Amino acid sequence: MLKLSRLTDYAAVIMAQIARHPDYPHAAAELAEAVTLPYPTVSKTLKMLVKANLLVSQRGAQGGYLLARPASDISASDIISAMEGPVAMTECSHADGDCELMATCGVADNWQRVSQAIRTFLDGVTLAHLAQTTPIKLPVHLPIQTVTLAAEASR
Amino acid sequence: MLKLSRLTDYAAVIMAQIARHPDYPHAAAELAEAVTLPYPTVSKTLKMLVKANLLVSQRGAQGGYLLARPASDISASDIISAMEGPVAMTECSHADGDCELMATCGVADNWQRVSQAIRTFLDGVTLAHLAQTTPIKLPVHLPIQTVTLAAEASR
DNA sequence: TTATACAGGACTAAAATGGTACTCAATCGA
DNA sequence: TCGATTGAGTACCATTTTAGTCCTGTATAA
Repeated sequence: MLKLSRLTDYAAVIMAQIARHPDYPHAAAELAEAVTLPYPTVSKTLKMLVKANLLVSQRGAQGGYLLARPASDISASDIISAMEGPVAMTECSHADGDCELMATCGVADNWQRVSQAIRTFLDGVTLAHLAQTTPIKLPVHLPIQTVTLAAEASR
Repeated sequence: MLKLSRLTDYAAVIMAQIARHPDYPHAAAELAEAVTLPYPTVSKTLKMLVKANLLVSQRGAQGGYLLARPASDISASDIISAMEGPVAMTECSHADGDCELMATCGVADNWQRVSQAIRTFLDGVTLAHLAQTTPIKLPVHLPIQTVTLAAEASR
């Protein structure tokens, strides 16, 4: 299903929430209430996002979390990577892939191109896009994304 | 990581193997040897692919598995769906999504567009593409795929 | 009729995931 | 300077998912 983990989902929702009010720090408790998720889970998610340098935190009273950079500079890939590690479809599509089937596999190379195309696409989707509230379902204009596998092959 | 399950990987390898020799039935044992995977696992995978109507089987001596249709008519989506269910990134991106956060979520709609774009892309990648052996890493010409999220919004 | 080969399902083991709790450290403000 | 607030870090457990195996039944060809 190419499914995102639940925590990744949470992360996106939380990041979007912060992105809509970017000018003051958001405490974990406040965010938990805003997105109606249990506090410990939200807290854990936030910590992971800080470790991935997508958020910065401020301790102490009136502290909380802020975006580390503008929402338009944070991609869907960034968020997914923060929660699940690098975006990769197959074992062998990342660096240290020591897949024993390489010899008999025969699809590794092509899967990697597919994976790369999706990664490129997700790089182009930003938090700013995701955070857009669409109370009426207007066409959300995300940038037109052209992925050509042939081009990838020339790297 | 948007990772495919291991069985999906196997499925792709096996399907590609059959696609390269489409004119006679392949027994599970034969395929297991060809891809150097344990027989029971290969067998299980094959059964799932039959149930998804991507392969047809022939029982009895000289029996085995054949593609249910030409490799160019079998997409990456088909294979992934066969092994993992529908291609969907989030809980709410498929029909019966009864996500309780819909109200406070605010990203559901946009995630669904992203998910749809990837699905469309994967629909365009066929088994024929995947099965191409590239002993030397020539540019594999997969079709140029243009996914525009704005277009998806107009459904 | 017999050997071959798939069908279907049950079952177990292992791993990933999700969720929680607890202790420590930093910061603000009275 | 002290105490309340709020995040950091880590360890832990429960649950679910996934992978892998095995056994019994059934169709088919020679």
